[in-house]
Amino acid sequence: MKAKEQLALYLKRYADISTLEIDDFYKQFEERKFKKSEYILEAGKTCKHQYFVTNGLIRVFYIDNKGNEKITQFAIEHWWLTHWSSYKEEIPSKSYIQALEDTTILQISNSELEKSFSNIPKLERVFRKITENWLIAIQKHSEFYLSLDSKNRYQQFSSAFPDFIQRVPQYMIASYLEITPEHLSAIKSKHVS
Amino acid sequence: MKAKEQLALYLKRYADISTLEIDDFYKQFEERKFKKSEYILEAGKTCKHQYFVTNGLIRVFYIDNKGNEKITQFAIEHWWLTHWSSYKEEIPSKSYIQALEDTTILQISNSELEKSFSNIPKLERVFRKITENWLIAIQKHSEFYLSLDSKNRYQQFSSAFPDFIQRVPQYMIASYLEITPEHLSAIKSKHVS
DNA sequence: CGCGACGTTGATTTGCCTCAACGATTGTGG
DNA sequence: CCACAATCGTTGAGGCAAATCAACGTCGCG
Repeated sequence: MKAKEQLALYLKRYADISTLEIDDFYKQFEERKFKKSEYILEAGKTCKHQYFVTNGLIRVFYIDNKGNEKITQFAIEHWWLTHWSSYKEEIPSKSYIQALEDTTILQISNSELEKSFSNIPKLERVFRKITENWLIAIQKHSEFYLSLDSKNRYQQFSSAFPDFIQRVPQYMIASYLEITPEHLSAIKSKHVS
Repeated sequence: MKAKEQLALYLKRYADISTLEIDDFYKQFEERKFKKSEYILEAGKTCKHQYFVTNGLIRVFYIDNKGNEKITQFAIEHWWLTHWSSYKEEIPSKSYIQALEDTTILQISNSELEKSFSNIPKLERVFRKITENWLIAIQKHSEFYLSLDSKNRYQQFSSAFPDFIQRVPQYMIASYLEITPEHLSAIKSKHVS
């Protein structure tokens, strides 16, 4: 499937948008391709875009004060992604965004996006709803973290996102779940259930 | 200050809205007053509104599987509040929303709010931005939790929100910071710094 | 005044981390 | 195509931060 069709399909979940409007909007995006391990954004730089993943797998992580990588997000095909505080407040990001597989994204800058909102008012509503859903997802995710111990975090995560278990190395899953790789290994060996 | 003026002041931070538009929008809200300890929302019920706090102090919490209250949010005057997943997906909330002081709120339902978006298109943008800022706040908050140990969480929280330290009992602060009340007490006694 | 809500203190326990060593697998250059 | 290094996962010993449990002091309110 072509990138434009993927984007169209995604946006049409939120509102009835004509092919003409999609064409118009799509022109504001830039397609970029990254090889496995390449950085889409490096810490210290400002995140100037929102990204729509058309192909591949991405992680977002920062380096904590002990020097360990902490993964805060993954994203795959048809996921929307940005580093919100860096993007909106135009401040340097403390996080890295990195392709974990060969990856293709569509990116759009804040100013282009705001322009599109003015040109195609319908989009204002679409992105309000996207943002609302994003918020729901993050709030659920926080509750998930707070309420479970490490073993249950792993069990819930692996049944909710079997794709990631397949495609992401175990130590990165561990980092995302706030567990050391050693301890995750121990969790899996006990009670294979 | 009257409730309408407070709301107007809040909304005008996001866009230039006329007094006429504010009047129109304000009619869609309902004012409700709660005594200390009363529930604005109980677990098991669906959260049908977004709330704007004009006076008082509120907490959001749920009961975990060990029977302990876990506080996930506080809100005071001029904060916007809802339980997103319950509100948008119209499913029962697992959380309680409770007034910790005598509290006054303005509430608006999802359908009234969506109607207002159609009547006053400018509001669509205002609420997109409010939602974006909400998202930024939550993402920052998650990073805050992940990167600090209990002592630093307390120190950062108490310097960032001295109001809450004054107005909220210590065991609730502890709950919000994911610390037991006993341990928070120990943190404070050592190294008064 | 008496009771319940709140905070404190100390002893014990525990979930998870740290550190170190060691297989298994992958991939890369000679 | 093999040899070797790097990457990744596993295992175990020891340690630590924070939870649990229990007891007690204090304050404010009905």
